[in-house]
Amino acid sequence: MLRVRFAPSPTGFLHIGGARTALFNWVYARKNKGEFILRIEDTDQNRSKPEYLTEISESLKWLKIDWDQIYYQSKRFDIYRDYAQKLIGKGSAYKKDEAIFFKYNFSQIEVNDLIRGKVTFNELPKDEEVIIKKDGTPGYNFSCCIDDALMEISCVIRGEDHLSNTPKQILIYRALDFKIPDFAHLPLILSPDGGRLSKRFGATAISEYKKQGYLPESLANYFLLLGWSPGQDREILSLSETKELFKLKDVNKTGAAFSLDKLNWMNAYYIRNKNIDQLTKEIQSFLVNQKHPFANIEYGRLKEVVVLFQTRLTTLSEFPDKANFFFSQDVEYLPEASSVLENKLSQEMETLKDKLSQINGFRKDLIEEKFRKTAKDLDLKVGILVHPTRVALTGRRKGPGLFETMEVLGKEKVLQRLDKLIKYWEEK
RNA sequence: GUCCCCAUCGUCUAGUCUGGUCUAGGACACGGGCCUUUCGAGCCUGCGGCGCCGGUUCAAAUCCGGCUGGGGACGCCA
Repeated sequence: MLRVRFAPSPTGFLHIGGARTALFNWVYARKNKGEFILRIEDTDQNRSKPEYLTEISESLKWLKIDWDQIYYQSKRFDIYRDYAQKLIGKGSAYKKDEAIFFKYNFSQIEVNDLIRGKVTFNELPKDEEVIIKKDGTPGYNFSCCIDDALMEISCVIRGEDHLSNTPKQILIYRALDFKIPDFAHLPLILSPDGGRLSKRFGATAISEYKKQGYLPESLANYFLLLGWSPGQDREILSLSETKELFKLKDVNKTGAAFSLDKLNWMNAYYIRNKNIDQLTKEIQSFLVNQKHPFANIEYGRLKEVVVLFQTRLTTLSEFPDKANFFFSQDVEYLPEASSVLENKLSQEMETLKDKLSQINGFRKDLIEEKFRKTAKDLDLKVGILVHPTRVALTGRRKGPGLFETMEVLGKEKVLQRLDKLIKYWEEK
């Protein structure tokens, strides 16, 4: 059976590189009806922290990545020591200064990589390596081999940064007569400028993207596209579509620069194509997670407002800032509105207020009809009246359609806010 | 320094294996236009690329070599 694994170390948050590696492994397993194993590489007792472990598994779940089995290396130290002893018995390893060293018996090694083809190593940077440290814990290359072999991992899919570890690991497999798995080394993610991933940028936790209002499906979709393409100019792919289309051979060899522009576009795309109820729930739980005061807005009310902003959001976090005037008692005129405020139209606004107050059933079509008629009677182009009205109601010069905004705001607030602008002009 | 990987628009990529159908296709970003009460969305449209040199061939983005450039690895971290 096909088995793959994702092996994070709980010494930090799950960041974009790790998430993408997990995603590729998971998709490959699901596509081929195989098993996806989560292996926690918590051998460093000092740096491993339970809160990181929690964060990593929460982030994976958020991205809809599930696992069939989970292992902890910290519970397997005896196993590693046993195999190290075996190597000593075979003369491939020896003990020195309380630690156990493996002797690399090197000759040219070929790695048959499923993504990059045959890779030949002519030299190793060292001829021995610590496999059991003096504190009794295993070294990375060793525990990795033992576990991949014992867990019967059939294909090791990991970042290209591990490519140069591969010949060393092959030597360990050979020394123990283990079956050597297939290898597939993913291209690395590069900084937006095309250079190396900076600690600042690359270290951004997945949970941070969630906090910023990115959708898990757009993040997953974007990550998969960083180094993989199904062809046919397909870009928007659900996890289940990806599960069908994915082939390891279609993975690129070239490092891919992370583009926030494209991620933003994709997130906005997912937002505006989401079913309105799903989007409203998504925003509601986002507000709850953020402990935002708008979190307890009644669902139906929230939905009315979300409808107006669905095509205007890049991330969920923009919603409370852009829509706050719907939920607040009063409006605040933003600096961007100042130029509109300079043109006093007190008389006209008074008339408009009066006309709007006569509407029974404050619906957008009735509002629009009355509004246009009023403008005509006043001998004004509609736009002349629209702009100050929008400022009066929203405090801004940009936003959703004015008539829909009025309907959702409600007659009472509309009249009250028009009145406020008239008074504001009078005082000036 | 040693070893390894990679190289198509600014970015992500299709095409490269099986050379001609590629005056290189799509997406993001950017420019112009349409729509329109603003913004956004949508629609139309433009800009822009096979890193360089040489070889093989009737023919090269596609095959070969070199160069240059970028990335990675060389911890009792993982």
